[in-house]
Amino acid sequence: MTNESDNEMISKDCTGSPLMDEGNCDGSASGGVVLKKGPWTSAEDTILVDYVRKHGEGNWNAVQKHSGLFRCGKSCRLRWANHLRPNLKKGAITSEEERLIIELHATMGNKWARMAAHLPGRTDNEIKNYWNTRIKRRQRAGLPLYPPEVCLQALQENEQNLNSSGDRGQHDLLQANSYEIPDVIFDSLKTNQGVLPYVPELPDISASSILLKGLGSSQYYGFVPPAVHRQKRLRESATSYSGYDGSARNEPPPFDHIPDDSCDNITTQSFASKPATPVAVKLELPSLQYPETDFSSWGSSSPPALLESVDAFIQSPPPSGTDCLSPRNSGLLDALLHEAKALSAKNHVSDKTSNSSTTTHTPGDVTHGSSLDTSKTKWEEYGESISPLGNSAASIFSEHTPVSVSENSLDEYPPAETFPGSNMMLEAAEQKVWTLDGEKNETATQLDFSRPDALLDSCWLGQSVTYANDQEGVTTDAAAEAATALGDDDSRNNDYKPHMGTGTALNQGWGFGSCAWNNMPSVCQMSELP
DNA sequence: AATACTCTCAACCGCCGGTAG
DNA sequence: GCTACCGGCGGTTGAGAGTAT
Repeated sequence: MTNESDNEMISKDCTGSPLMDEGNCDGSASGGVVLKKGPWTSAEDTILVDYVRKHGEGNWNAVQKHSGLFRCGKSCRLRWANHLRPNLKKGAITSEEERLIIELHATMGNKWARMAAHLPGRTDNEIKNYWNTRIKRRQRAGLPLYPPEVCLQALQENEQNLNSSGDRGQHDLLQANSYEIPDVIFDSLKTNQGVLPYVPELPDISASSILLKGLGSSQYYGFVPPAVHRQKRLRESATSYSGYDGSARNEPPPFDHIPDDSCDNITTQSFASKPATPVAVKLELPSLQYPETDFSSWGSSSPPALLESVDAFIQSPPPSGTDCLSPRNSGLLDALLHEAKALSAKNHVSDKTSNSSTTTHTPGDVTHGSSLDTSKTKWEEYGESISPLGNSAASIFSEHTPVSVSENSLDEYPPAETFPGSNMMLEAAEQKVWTLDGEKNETATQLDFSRPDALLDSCWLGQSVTYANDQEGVTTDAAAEAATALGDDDSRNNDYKPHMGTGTALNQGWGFGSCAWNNMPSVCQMSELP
C-alpha cells in the first residue's frame, strides 16, 4: 500500500475535512502546513521509523514538527502501530489465532485493542478487519457467529458463576444492564414457545433466542436467513441452501452425517413445531447486526447440511458468523447473554437460587453445572474489564437453552459426546492449557481457572486436537498436538490449517473450522481424544 | 475478454477518556 | 472547574486484487 503516489496526495487528500480531529489532525496543523492523507509511501515510512528510533513512541504530533512528515500525529501513530513497529506479525491469521480471536470476541465483543493484546504481533485493526470479513462471510453462508463450544463455554462459566455467587448477578445486571440489544424477534420462536418450554415467555425474545440458536438448537432451522439478505451471488452458500429452505419447507436440512437419533428427533420435532409459513425474522437490524442465519450449522442436532457452506466457511474459519451471538454484530456474546439474563431475571426476580434459575424454563432440561460448580472464576475480575457482562456472560445460556453441559438431556439435546464442547473438551483441555496472553506456546498441565477464558481455551484445544486426529488419522498426544499447534506459525498452519482444500467435502468440512464450529457430534464420533 | 462481485486491508473519521495548564 | 491537547479505540470507507460468471 505504500506506493509511490507520493506527494501529489498531499494536496489532493488533505483538503478533506477542515477538522480531521481535535488532536490537530486537521489539514492546517502546525502553521498552515497541509497534512497529507492517504496511503503512506516508503519514504514516509522511513522517516517515521527513523523518528521513532530516535525519539521513541509517543508524542506523535511532534513527529510532524520534527521529522518533516506531513502527517498528523494520529496518522503517524496508526502507521507505526499497524505497520512499522517491530515484532509485528505479518501474514495470515493462523488457526490458533483464529480460535483465540473467536474466543476473545465471545467474551470481549468488539474490543479489538484488548483482543490484540492477547495476540502478540497482531494489531487491533488487523483483528478487526479479520473479524469483520469473517462475519460477512458467515453471514452470507448463514452460519452462526460463534461455535457452539464457545456458547457452551459461556454456559459453563455461567454455571460456575451461578453456583458460586448465586444469581445475585442477575439483579446487578438488571440494574446495570446498559446493553441495549436490538430486538431480534423470532416470530417462530414465539410460536414455538409452547413446544419449547425453555423459551422464555417474554414479549420479545432477543438475546435468549439467539442464544438458543447459537447453541445449535435445531428449533432454529426455521430461522434460516430469509433470502432477503442473500446476495445474488452466494458462491459459498448457494449450494448449501439449495436443497434446504427450512423456513419455507418446515423441514430440516438434509444431513446424513449425523446418525445421532436424538439429534434427528430434535430436528424433526423442532421443525414439526414450526409454522408452515416462512419465519418472519425481523430484519431491521442495527448496522452491525446481521440477520439471523442458519444456526443449524452449529447445532449438534443441526444438520451439517451446510457442508458446503460450511466448507466455504471453513476455508476461512474464524467464525464471524452471527449467531450464538449478538444481534449486534459486535458479536457480543456476553451482551446477549446479559440481556437474556436480564429478561430472564424479570421473570424470576424472586428466584434466588441459581439452580432454579437454570432449570426453570425447561422441564426437560437438565441442570448443568454441578460438575462445573467449581470455584468462582475470575469472570468478575477479568471479565468485568473485558466483558460487558462481567460475570454473567454465560448465565443466560443455562437459563434459556436446552443444552445441558455436565448432564445431557436426551430429549432435548444430543448426548455428551455430541458436544465435545463440554465434557470432552474439558478433558482435553485439562491436558494442556493454552493461555490467551501467553505468547503462543504455553502449555500447562491444568486448566488455568484463574482465567475466565480457560474454558474457552480448553474447548478449542480439544477441538483442534480432535480435528488433527481425525484428519491425519494419527493418534496424537493431546499435549504434543497442542504444543505443535502452538509452536511456530508454520507448523500451526500445517496442523490446523482450516484451508485445507484437500479432499472431500467432508474432509474439508471438518477442517478446524467445521470441526470446531460445526457439528460436534460428528467430530466426536470421528475421533477420540487421547 | 469483459463484467460483476467479493475479499482484503490500509487508512480515515469521530468519539472518548486522561491529563496538563 | 474549565479547556485544549493527546492518544486510543471502534466503526467505516475506499482502493486494489482476486474470482466467478
